[in-house]
Amino acid sequence: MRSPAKLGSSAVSLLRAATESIMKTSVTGPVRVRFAPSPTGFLHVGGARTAIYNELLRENLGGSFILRIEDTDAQRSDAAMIEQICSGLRWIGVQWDEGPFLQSDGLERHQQAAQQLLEQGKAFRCFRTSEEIEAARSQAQAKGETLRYRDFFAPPSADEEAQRLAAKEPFVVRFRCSDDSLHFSDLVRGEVEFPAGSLDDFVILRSDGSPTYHLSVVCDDVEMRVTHVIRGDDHLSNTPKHVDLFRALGAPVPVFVHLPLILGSDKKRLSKRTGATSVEEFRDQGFLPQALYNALGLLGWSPGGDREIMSRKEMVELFTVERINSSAAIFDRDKLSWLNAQYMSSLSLEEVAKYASPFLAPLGLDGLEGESRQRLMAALELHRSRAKTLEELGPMLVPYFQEELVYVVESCQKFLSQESLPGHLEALAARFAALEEFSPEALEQELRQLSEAVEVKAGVLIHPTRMALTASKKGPSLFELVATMGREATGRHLANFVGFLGREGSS
RNA sequence: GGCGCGUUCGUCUAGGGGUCCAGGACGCCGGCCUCUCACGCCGGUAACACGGGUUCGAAUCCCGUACGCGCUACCA
Repeated sequence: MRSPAKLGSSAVSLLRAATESIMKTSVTGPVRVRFAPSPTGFLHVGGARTAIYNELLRENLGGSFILRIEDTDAQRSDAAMIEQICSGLRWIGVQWDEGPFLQSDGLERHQQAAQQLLEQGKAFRCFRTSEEIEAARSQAQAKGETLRYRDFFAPPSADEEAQRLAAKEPFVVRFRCSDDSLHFSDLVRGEVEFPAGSLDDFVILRSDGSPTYHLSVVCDDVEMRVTHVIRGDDHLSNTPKHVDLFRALGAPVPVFVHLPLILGSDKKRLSKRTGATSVEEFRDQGFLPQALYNALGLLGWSPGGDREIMSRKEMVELFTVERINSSAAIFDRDKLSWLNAQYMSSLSLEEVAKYASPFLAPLGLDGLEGESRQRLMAALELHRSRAKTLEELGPMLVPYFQEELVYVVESCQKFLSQESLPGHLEALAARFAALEEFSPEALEQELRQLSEAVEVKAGVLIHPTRMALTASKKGPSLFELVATMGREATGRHLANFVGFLGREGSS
């Protein structure tokens, strides 16, 4: 057992026996969890995964999932950015119960908390400038020492404080941190302990009176009665500060779940340099939300079996925080592509069509009705297993509706060198046109009969016909293709292609 | 520098002292299917970071080292 902490080995095996058949967790609900992104203008995939684990825990144990926007830095936030995060979450399928709340709305409450700490002597006013502290710090560092504020600067005396206050000197409020060792339980890391003296008196109120992040998160987590703090690994080192604050505020300390970071292919923190970083980008590149959810959910968490394709519902059933990995993971786009292809093939046709629609619109394939609509759906069915993304799917459907295709001479060399081919294709077109039933079976029979009559292999007719209809060497089974294309377009494309062969062949 | 966290195939992972000369998936390579492509199916490639312990036995437990990442702000 990775956590909680170290148990005796007999206790471990007992626990294992109990959890073997059914995935159990030591965590009991109902829980109150929260996802607290900063409004950066997009939903980062790392954030999306954090949100997913938040929701999995809530779904699994019951309780509430609170969405809170960490907009302490006023510059960074506006309504559009907040909406962006919400729509990103909605798209990927994460549902929250409360919010979105804005952290900035708690400003007064945060300031009150600082005031309370001040009155209780758990915080003090610091009149030193950051330059002054910085200078002392670099001086100490030059001597190879680490400077802690609290070892170098004494808080001002009551007299001095009153004097400076009267003189309206600017000050920050610093939290008087504990000098004991601080430990907390983290469901991913186990018991984490920070030795005595590893904290310093940190700022909780800036000189302009605004609360810093540390104060705000703790106040809000207290206010919202958060039981489990699920967040990125990068906050692990900040956690002792938070624990100290929770205690000072007289509030229960929540359980922590620190998620390992998602890395780019360069093993660095996922950034723009290595490709897409936001869920919106993946959406725009033609990935299905189900696939992204699946990929993200299984990045850093595994139910233990061989499962690779799992729906949100299945994850909810099997999810336990204890099985979240503790090491950082590189996001693998190839695997996402594979997953996406799996979902494109297995989802209902209607659903794929729904998600494909934004990619079809620019190609003029939207708003089709009646027979055209039916043709589009049939074509979609024929091509869905051939595309890895919705973006790739669009161009494959165009030939079914385009008036005239553009053939590339280089790809048609083989056909151009066959003198008798145009005649054969005309014969084939005539046979197709005369067909009563435009079905794959009938079409195939017709083509094979012709190939026998003119004494060529079926492939000699099949390949140029595919080229004629799609301007491509690749594609679905020819007879399915022709049947879906329909009598009219088939005849038109075939005639055009014969014309093309005539023009290019003679020149 | 200090403190914290991490390290199993290229990538995601299974693994919890013997059943592991390490299993699955993606990728890659080869084959089958076949009118092409894709899907699917079959096969192959490839890893316990290093060094010490503990133990009859270590991927698994302990200690170091290396490397990576995070924090060390009046950013979040």
